[in-house]
This record gives sequence, structure tokens and C-alpha cells, in this order.
Amino acid sequence: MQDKFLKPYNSSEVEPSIYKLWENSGYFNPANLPGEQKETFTVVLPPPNVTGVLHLGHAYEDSLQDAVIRYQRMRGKRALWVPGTDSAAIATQARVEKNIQKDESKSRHDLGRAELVRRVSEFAKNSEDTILNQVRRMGASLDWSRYAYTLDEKRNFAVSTAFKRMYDAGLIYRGNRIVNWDPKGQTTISDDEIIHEERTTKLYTFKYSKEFPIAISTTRPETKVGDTAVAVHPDDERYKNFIGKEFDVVFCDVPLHIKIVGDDSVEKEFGTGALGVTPAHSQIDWDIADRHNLERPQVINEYAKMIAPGRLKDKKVLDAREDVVTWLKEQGLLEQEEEITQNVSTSERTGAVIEPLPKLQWWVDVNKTFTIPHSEIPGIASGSQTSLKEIMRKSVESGAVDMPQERFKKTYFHWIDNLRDWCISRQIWFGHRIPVWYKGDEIYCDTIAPEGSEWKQEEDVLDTWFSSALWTFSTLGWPEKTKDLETFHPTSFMSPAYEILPLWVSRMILMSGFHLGQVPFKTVMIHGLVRDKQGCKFSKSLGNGVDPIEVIDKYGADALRMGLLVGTAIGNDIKFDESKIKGYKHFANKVWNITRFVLENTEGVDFSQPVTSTHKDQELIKNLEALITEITEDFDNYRLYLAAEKIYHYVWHEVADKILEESKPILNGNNSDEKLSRQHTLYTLLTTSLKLLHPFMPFVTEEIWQSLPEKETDMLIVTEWPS
RNA sequence: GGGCGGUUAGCUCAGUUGGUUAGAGCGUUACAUUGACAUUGUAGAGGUCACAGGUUCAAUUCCUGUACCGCCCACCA
Repeated sequence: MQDKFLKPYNSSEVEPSIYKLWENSGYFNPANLPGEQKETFTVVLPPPNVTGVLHLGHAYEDSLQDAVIRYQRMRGKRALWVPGTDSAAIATQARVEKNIQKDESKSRHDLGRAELVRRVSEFAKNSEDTILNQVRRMGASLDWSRYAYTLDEKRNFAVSTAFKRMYDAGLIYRGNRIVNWDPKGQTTISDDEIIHEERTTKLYTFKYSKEFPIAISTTRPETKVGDTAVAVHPDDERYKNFIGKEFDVVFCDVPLHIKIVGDDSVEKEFGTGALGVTPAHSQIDWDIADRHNLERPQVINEYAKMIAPGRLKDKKVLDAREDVVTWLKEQGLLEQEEEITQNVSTSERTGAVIEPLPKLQWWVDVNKTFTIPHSEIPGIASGSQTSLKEIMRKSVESGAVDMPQERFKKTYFHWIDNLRDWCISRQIWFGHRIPVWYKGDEIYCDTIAPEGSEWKQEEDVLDTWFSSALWTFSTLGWPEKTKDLETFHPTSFMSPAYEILPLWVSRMILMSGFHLGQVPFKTVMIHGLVRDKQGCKFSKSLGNGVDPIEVIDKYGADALRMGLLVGTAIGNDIKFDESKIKGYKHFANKVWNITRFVLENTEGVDFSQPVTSTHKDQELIKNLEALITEITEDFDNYRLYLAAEKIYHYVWHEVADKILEESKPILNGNNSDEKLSRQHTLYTLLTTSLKLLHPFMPFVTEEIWQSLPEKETDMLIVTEWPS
């Protein structure tokens, strides 16, 4: 027995060298795995943002996936786990811009596009090293030879190819539509980047002028200078007779031509039952304008300032609102003013109130039908007519993408039902620049620039989720027909947090379906969020962050992994409790000491010689086999939290507390047959426990494996799973 | 407005198609302990499984409703 077992287990000494041992073995790459593997098992790492450092959410996700990958590898699969990072366009640029503003008092426009992109890229590069080393500290068995970054050359090419193919299929179009404009970030954002905040606000009821027959209610009087109609419900007895009539009024210095229209979308019960239609500054009004062919004058600009003529010109919207109310009071037009609670749309990133504005943007059409050349998705035949929405629906409905948690399936379908076209252009500089060039009215779309200097490339970049959506196959070399793509796609397993279900999961299904006719993954297990002890989300502003690296330094990566996995049913949120982690550090030491006991008491035994087992020992082995069956079943059904708890309980309270205690008299006794039988049994219990424990606690188990006098393989990571 | 989830020991949570006495970790109490274990063991205390109905031989588990927490979605101006 080696002397190191005389001291307590020291994770910080062991972990770095064990990780190096694995990396040097090449076993993270399925090509180097021993034996003959037929079936593949692929996972792509949800790429962490290059802006960030590892947080407990990553730590949990890494633990989960690594346990699954290690289990499958031991099952003899060609296990591949692909690492990567995400440029996170908006988040990263915003972060760097903020730093530059703080340190140099300069804006991005002072620096210019090229310089800003250079600075952001530099920041991203530094950040990348940090987070990747942190992922290594978790013990993640990622194949680093396949590392991908959303902005590297290959992924860039994948993105422009994807764009071009969808453009050619007519699924990407340029259109003037109402967008969510973030006046602070000076960019469009998608519906998913909006947070609805409940606020109290005033609902004003008034008429445009004394002569106007109908009073309207609004929370945004300042927008009314952009009104072109009043909409009422067609069945509303109060207003029915006015439908079709037109009026000229002067509202707050602005001449308006108002048409009364009947529209089903109007609620009779709300306010006065009449809606002032401001087509350019409200989504619902824009749609009404579509139906009734109305003018759409813009009265607010990108800086949330008024551009209407008259007294409101150049004022901020909130100031203008007060001015309009004052004017209404002066004119005696204000009929009512009441407090209501309202959900205000704000930008997730900047916190700014979203200003709906009409803008010329790039969109993905989710409803348009197209001919899919090749499809492996059940219910969608190759060569048939389909739509992106149908791809998303059928992929999950058919079970091709298995979402075992019913509740998330409901959320998913609900989201698809309400899905509208996806705005993919962003007015920032860091990211994938849209591969479209303009020359006058001509538009050219390709992966490379057209000949001739008169062509000007689109300034906008793509929504970061556009590239993330390609992730399962862009990381495997697409659009080239690589061996990797053929071998490892569709991937086997994906485990994202529930908050990312619509943002990412559904869009991966969309992209994979369109470009490959495949689903991106076979099973998607949605997990919960790691929260602090009080149940609050970790956030920088709350200052409640826990650095996983500090936890690892203190208790070891194995302990952190176990602490995050045991007893947390997948899908539920986790309240992080340090004392739980501490418990698993004790457990690592327990395993260490069990090893010491077994090795001390089996010195000199030749385990390759068969022995006759006592009845008691046969029973112990039988019990162990029953446990193996159970744990294997739990693993196959992704019930890791149960598998982990069972092996923990078995090792500590069965092996250590009972079996080892009962063995002492046998080992010290003079029945040599009984003793030899027990020695063999103990050794089997130890080695089997190490195997079962390995997916959860890879470091300590591998370290012990390395010191065993007799073992079937040189490394535990590739040792066959017991049966 | 629509949808989803939670409520089990002092705390954090399991409880895998309904089946003995509802479990674990931490905490707590008593005892033991130069012990494979500086990170140990044994034993114990602690529960109306949120509440009210229903289905069933049997409900923490299935159904209905209520309360309180939490989350997501949404173009009520």
C-alpha cells in the first residue's frame, strides 16, 4: 500500500495531476478509446459566454453532463463531448463599451467599428482562457481537440452559409416592421430579451378635440400625435354608427386625420372601448393599420425623443407626456385620470424601457412553406412542403426529440403557438455581420463579398442566437460533409436550463431541421437554476455570487459535483448549501479510508487466483449486483440524482459501516478460507464502488484506481461499467 | 389575462407507474472512541406529508377545489 493513504485525502494536490493524466491519455477523444465501440454518444457543451466566469449554474450543468458522458464512455460507447464558447454579441460588446466609457470616457463611435471590434475580441480572448480553465477544474471530460468558438473561421462560414441558404429559400427577408427598440443600447432586441416589469401608471381618458365624438384611453398620451385612426369593436352599439367616418383635428399643435375603424381586436370593456391607433409605435396598432390600410407616421425617434412638429418637438417621451396632459387640461379635454398597473417592457440587458419603432430589419419567417429536400423527422417527408414552425412542432411531437418532462413540453408548444417571425438583425458591431451587400436597390447575399468596390455590406450583425442555434452541427464541421457530422449528429443528449428553452432549444431544432433534416439531439433534459440559500437568483447586483473555483479549492471538485447532483430532481431549482458540499468532502475522505483499510488487509493476496466464496460473501456480491442493476437503470433514465444518492449510501452505510466492521473479526481470525474469501470480496466491493462512483466523483476514484495493486485497465475512465 | 411549478423533520431536499413502521444530508441529544477515518461510530428526539372534499380494500402519491409562495408567457391600449 502506498504511504499517501496514511494521510487524509487532499483534493487540491490530486485533481490537477489527474486531469493532466486524462488529457494526456487522449481518452477524451473517442478516436482513442480502447476496444471496439459501435454506438456513439454525443453531447455538445452549451457554450458559456466568453464574457463570463464560471458560476454555479455552469458547475451544475458541467457536473450533470460529465456524469452522463463518463457513464456512457464506461458503457463502451464512442463518447464525445464537444467544448466551445459563445461570443454573446450584445452582452460582450456592452460589457467592453461600459469599460471603455468608464476608463477613457469614450463611446464606441469615438473608436470606430474596426477598433471597437478589435478591443472586444481581445477582451473575449482573455475571458475565454479563464472560463475554459475553470471548466477543466470541474473535471469535464471534453475533447479539446474539437474546441469551437462561435466567431472562429469555421463557425463564421457556417453562419453565413446558413443565412444564405435560408435567404435563398425565401425564409429570411428584409422588412419594415415594428421592432423592440432599446433606446439605451441603441439596438433592436428580440421578444425573448425583454423583461416585463409591473409598474403603476396613469391611464388618461380624453378626446382629441372638443368636436371629436369619441373619447379614448391611453397610458401614452404623447404618442397620440402619431394617431391615424380610432378603432372600436364592430359590434359596439355605442360607436357602431361612426365606423367609416373621418375627422380632422389639431392635437397638441399637430394636425391629425383620424378615421374610425371597426376591428375585432378591440376590447369593449377596456377604457372607453375605443382605441387611438398609433401605427408606428405599437405592435397591436401596426397590425390594425395593416388591416385597414392606414398611414404610419413616426413621431418618436431612436433616442426616445419626439420628432412630431410643434411644442413637443425634441422632447423626451416622458416630458412630452406631461406636456400633453397639461395641454389636455388647459383645453378641458381630459375626462379621467386613473392609476392602473401595467406591464412595461424593458430591456433585459440595459433596463431601458422598450420603444416600439418601425425599422427595416432582417427576419426569419417561421410560417412560410418551403420544400424540404431531405428529412429524417417523423411526420415530415423528404421533398414535402413544410414550415419552420412545423419542423419545431413535429420534432418534439413525434418524440424524435424526447423531452421526458411533460411540463416543459407544454411550455414549448405554448411558445411555438404564439411564435411570430424572428428578428435577427442587431445594430451592434461585435458579432456575425450579415452576409448581404447593397448597391443602390440591388441586394446580394453570399458567403463572400461580391466583386466591385461599389457594393456595401450590411452594417448590422446577427442575433447571437442565430449562431448558437447551429451549434450542434456547426461544431461538427458543417456545412462541409465531415466524418464527424455523419458519425456524431444528431447528438444524444442536451441539458439546458429551462430559461433557455425558447431562446435556444427551439431554435436549435429549427436550424437543424432546416439545414440537415435532422433533430439536433435525441433527448433533452431541462434542468433548474442554482439559487442562493434564500432562493434568490445569483446576480452581480445582489452580490450573492459564489465562485465555484473557491468551493473547489476548499472542498474539491468531486465534492462540489456530488453536492450539486445528489437529491436534486432534474428540472427543479437548487438552493446552494455549502454544508452539503462539505458533507461530500467527508465522503471523498471516507472512500479514501475504505481503500486504505482494504489495501492494508489484503496485502499480498493474489486476486487473479480464483477462490471459493463463503455463502455470506456470495450474498454480499449478490446485493452489490442488485445495486448495479438499479443504478444502471437510473443512469439510463437520466435519474442521476437517485443514482448518486444510492451509491453514496451504499459505500458509506453499507460497505464502511456494516461490511467493513463485520469483516474485522474474519480478517483477524484464523479461518484462512473464510479470510481469503472475504479479502476477495472486499476488493471486488471496492473496485466496483469506484466504478459506480466514477461518473460523479472522477478525481478521487481515478486517483485510487491508479494506486490499486491489481486492476483490469490502466485507467478508470475507460474501465467497463460493471454488470 | 393565459399557462406552469412548489408546499414532506429545525434547515435543504428525495420519495422512480398507489401498498408494511414516510426517508437522506446538515443541525440537534446521549453514549462510545489512540479507532481504516484529525473528516469516526452507535442509539435517540423530531412529521396531521399546506388545507378541504372525492376515487379506492389502501392516497404523500390519482382527481376536484381552496390558500400561500415562486416562475414563465402575452400586442388590454
